[in-house]
Amino acid sequence: MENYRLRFAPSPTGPLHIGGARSALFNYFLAKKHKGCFVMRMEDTDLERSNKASEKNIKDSLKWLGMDWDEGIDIGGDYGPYRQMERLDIYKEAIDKLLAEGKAYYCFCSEDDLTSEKEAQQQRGETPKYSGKCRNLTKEQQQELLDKGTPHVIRLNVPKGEQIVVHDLVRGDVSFETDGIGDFIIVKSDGIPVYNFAVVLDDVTMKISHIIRGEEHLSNTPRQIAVYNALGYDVPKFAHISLILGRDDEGKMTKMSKRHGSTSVVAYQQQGFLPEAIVNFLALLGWSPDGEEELFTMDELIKQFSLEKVSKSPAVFDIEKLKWINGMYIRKASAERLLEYGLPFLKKAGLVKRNPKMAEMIWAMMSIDALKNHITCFSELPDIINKYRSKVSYDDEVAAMVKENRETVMTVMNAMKAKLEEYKTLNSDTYKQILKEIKNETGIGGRDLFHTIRLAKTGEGEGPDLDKLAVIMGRDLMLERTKEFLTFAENI
RNA sequence: GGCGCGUUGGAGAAGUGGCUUAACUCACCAGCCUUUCACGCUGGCAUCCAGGGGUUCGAAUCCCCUACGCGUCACCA
Repeated sequence: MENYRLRFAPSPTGPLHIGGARSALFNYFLAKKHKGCFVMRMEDTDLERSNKASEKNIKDSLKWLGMDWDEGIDIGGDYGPYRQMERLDIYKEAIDKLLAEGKAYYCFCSEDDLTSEKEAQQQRGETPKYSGKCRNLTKEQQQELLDKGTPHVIRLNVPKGEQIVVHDLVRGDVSFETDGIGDFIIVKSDGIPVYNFAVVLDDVTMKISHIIRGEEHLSNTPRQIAVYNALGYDVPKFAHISLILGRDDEGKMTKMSKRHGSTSVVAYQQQGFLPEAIVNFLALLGWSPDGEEELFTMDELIKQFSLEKVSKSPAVFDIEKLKWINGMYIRKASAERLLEYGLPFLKKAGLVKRNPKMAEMIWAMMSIDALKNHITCFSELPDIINKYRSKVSYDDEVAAMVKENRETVMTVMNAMKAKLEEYKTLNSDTYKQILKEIKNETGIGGRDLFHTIRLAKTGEGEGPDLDKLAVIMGRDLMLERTKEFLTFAENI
């Protein structure tokens, strides 16, 4: 029985990206499905761009989405430490070994030389790669340059004229020529190993069994395999999942980036998306379930997920679908949760005070509940409420209704006005009572009654239940709207 | 430019040689349900799988070419 150990290894150079979250999710699914281990590690060898704030953001987002790691930063584990900068001695040992065996060598070429070399190669239409100039330096020459303190890097001596085949779980066998790779750098001039080298050591020492990551890493994989080979380690199983594409301003599909608006998990969090909706949506990006159901809890996803059902073609980030999924989860959410997620938006919009009184809280709770069937994310709440509480401008549809059905409309609305003047306070039940009374007294019911009232009060044919609308608007506003409508109708 | 990957409807996407008269989901349309709206339910929505050639009794599925899209070629990860 194979021991499943998977990992998510972001670099802390920015907030958790949607694509990163999906990679993490797929790794998490597979680990949990096989009762394995989900490791969380940080690749922070880029000193310039790495920062603690990003690390925190990534951790917070992972937790918010419900991906708790079994092993890794903060909580430790048997194969730590879990930040690359804390693992330098592990890399050093491996590098010394490679150097001693002649599988790696010092390179003293200056950056300028390298750049001009690269440009020349590109002009000739060749794949730019290192010429191997320093490969044949003698021990003495090397030592001399080292003693003089010449800046240098360390390169891997990649076998020439060979083929490296990546056995990819989603794309099948993909082969690369080592000649297209060249002797790449494994240690930078500041003495810190480069990603392609460190990642291998980490995955080996942490006993990672499967590596699920974005397709952009596919062309890196042969380099990493060259490192595994040089070190004499077994290669883990790879699975490269397709990129997430977005539509840019011109409608073209490109890799999701800043050009497509929000790309970080927090951005969606702030817009009022539910974590389970994002998890569900992300799972559907490049993976498809068996049946016709598309709404899944985390547990169901873990049970259903399999790499066989992961698609090779790029996945498109469809915000409309995300909204639909989110709307479905909002409808299912409990009143407490709705309030928890919705209230901040109402406060921000000034619809509810910072420290609301009980009555305000109740109003907020009922309003959110009334609108839960009509929103796709919580940020829509204030606009809708404001719309119902501001003056209505009646359009042609309303005018047409009045013309066609003048008598009924006037009867209903006059009765409504009378009732509202009679009832000084209003709640859901009293409003239902009013509707019933109007129906009994006028003999008008059904669509003639409900649709007329809705159109008169909101100018729209669609919206929440009328008794709930009454709570959102309140009695005074409803009376005002009713009078305004009557004036409007009389002038038609 | 080299290397690598992809291309199924308005959109996402299933399908890996015959069960496909191309699932399912979103959107859209029609009907039912609901005293209204929404939810839910039922039905409609690709004569066709980027284009061309080939293999085969049979291809969206295999092979070749072309086009287009994307990724990658860093002392970034």
